[in-house]
Amino acid sequence: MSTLRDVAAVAGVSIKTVSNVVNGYEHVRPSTRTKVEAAIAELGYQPNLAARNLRAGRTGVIGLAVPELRFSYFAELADAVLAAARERGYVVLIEQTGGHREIEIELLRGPRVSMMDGLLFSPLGLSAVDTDVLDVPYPLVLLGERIFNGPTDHVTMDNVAGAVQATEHLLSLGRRRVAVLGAHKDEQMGSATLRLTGYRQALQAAQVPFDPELVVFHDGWHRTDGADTARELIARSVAFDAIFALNDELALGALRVLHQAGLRVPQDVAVIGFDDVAEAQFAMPSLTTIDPHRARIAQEAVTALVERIAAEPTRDPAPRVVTVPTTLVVRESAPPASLAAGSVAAS
Amino acid sequence: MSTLRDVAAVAGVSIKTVSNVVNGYEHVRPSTRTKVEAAIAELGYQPNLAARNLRAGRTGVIGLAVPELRFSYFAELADAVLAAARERGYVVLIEQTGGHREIEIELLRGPRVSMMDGLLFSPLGLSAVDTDVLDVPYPLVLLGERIFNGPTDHVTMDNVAGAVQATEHLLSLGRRRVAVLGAHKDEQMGSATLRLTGYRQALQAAQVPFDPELVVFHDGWHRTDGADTARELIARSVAFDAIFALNDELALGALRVLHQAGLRVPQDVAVIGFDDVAEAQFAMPSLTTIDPHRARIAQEAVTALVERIAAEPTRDPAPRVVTVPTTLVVRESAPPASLAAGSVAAS
DNA sequence: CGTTGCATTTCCAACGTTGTAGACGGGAGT
DNA sequence: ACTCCCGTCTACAACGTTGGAAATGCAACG
Repeated sequence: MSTLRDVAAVAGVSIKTVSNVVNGYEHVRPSTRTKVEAAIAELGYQPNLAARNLRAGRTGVIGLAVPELRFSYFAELADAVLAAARERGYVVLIEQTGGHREIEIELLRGPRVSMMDGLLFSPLGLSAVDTDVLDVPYPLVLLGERIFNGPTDHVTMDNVAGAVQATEHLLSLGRRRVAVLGAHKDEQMGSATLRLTGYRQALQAAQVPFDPELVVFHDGWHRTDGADTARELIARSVAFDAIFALNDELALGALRVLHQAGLRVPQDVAVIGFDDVAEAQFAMPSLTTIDPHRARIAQEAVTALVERIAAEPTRDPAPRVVTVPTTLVVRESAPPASLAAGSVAAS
Repeated sequence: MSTLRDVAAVAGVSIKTVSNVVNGYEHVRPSTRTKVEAAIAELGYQPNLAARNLRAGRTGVIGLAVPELRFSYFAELADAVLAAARERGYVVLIEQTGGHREIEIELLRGPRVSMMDGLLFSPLGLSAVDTDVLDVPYPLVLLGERIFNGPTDHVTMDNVAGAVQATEHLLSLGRRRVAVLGAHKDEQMGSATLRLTGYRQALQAAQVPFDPELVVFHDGWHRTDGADTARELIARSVAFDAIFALNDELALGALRVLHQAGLRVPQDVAVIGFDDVAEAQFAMPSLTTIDPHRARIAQEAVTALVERIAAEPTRDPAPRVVTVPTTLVVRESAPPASLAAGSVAAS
């Protein structure tokens, strides 16, 4: 790897002049510029970013910490973050925490962050007792549920409103026995609790009684958990004509079990999920769900982080809290009210 | 952010002594070490990695370039690479190329790589004419199909053997009219062509005639393409009793169309995919497929890259080409021979 | 008591870059 | 002719770190 020094020697000018050419400084005589550019081409010179970073005190790298990339939700989020960051000239260093509290803390505290200008962090293992861990000396933007009330920037989806939309849609189909899969016990402010809150709000608004028997608690939120919770629901032999799965993976797992149990979707049971992962669209039947607009979340988060990075000297601008609205996406598993009526009548 | 200088001032020692403590140098008097550690704790000192990197000439960062993270295959690969890299003390900078040739070239050539000790690169837009682009002055390991015969390290799955396994399995179920979805025209050495080769080899070995009418060519490899190709196959009104989709997404898309067309899987049509993405297991029916062992591919690739980074001074050890074997994963869409017979008889 | 050897610590330079200040030279203004 | 200005270029220092050489202090040795 050649350096500015090498280029300078070949071009017969000073190191600084080469640097000036590389950085587009305007007061360089055209003939000199040409000479330097020739030397750069000849040597295939590439600026050394480590040196530049050291000099400039910034790295052009932002970190993204997520639990696990292999879960569609985070993969799609990472995709969107990468794209948004690229637009602003940043590259992204991705870390997986596995959702483990110790790893999350180690990451927030560790020296790796000194390689980044800021961090987008999607916490999972941390809980309310850890709010002091989030008081870090570098720009930090949290993604996901607002578990913490500290002075940290935060971008999240509107879980409650989304759950209201989902529940209202099921009610609009005439369903009155709406089961919930994947509620969490003893959770403070996670998405599960927020979504359950939205569910109850919608029931109340429609004056449909809340039946605890219809709520299946379960910690995991993956497809197997969807299958497990659906089986449990069926085993309870309580009447239900709709399922609100608190995320799409649960819904997809449930679809499978319903099918095996001989229950038709949506005729016997309407199913709605939450997240609008790519597979939802291709499930059989395709899954009605809530789109949290991941791309916008990523955009907002990167924007907030970049502004925070730029504003750093001033310290303490008020924490920015962004809530991105959700949208109902109607597909086959809980079709539009008009169609559903038709289907039910036809069956 | 405090520096070694600050810590040294507080502890009343020289900068280098602090450095020695930080780096675990053994000849430091215990009392001194304690003093320094106290100062470090007091100031919350974190080494500046940019400076360390400049000094050391290495960054502890490896790059991973993939087409798009939101495709499960790459998300799962990235997950595995991150894990393998972490074990070896590396962090991973992920770049998305979108599969575009210009972006891939820009990445290989650009200054961003000077931030990395090496690059894992999964090319998609590049073709055989670009082999000179791969002659880069830093450690590079290619992932995916071995399109290039250059002197570049390469880790790939055994596409041909996998396709043979898939086809043999379908033949073992007694199917003789095995359609192929997603073949590529005019491709040199991509996975599509290799897998089609395996298919033909297996047919030949079993003395089943090859019928071009059963091969559906199509460039895209996503679910919609699976649906499109399945529709085309049905429209051809050529007899078929099994489908070998050249990847899982195609297979999943096809499942949907088969279902809509009233064809039962596996009774009327046995379906097999390739890749064993997470969803395969949860499809309805669950998808028989070929597991390429992504985790092992990631392991091998990171290992090769790390060794290449370490070996750099010597230059030119022979290119390492690793082919990870594939495994047949039997599920419902093309069940074990014994069961299939049962199902068919029962139907 | 001078020497040697070793543990411990310090000093200096360098990694490659860029900001700042200043040197140099020629044309315009007085 | 002298100054001043401006365009162009260069010298130097610094970002924070670590390798290597050199300095220091101490104890054991002959």
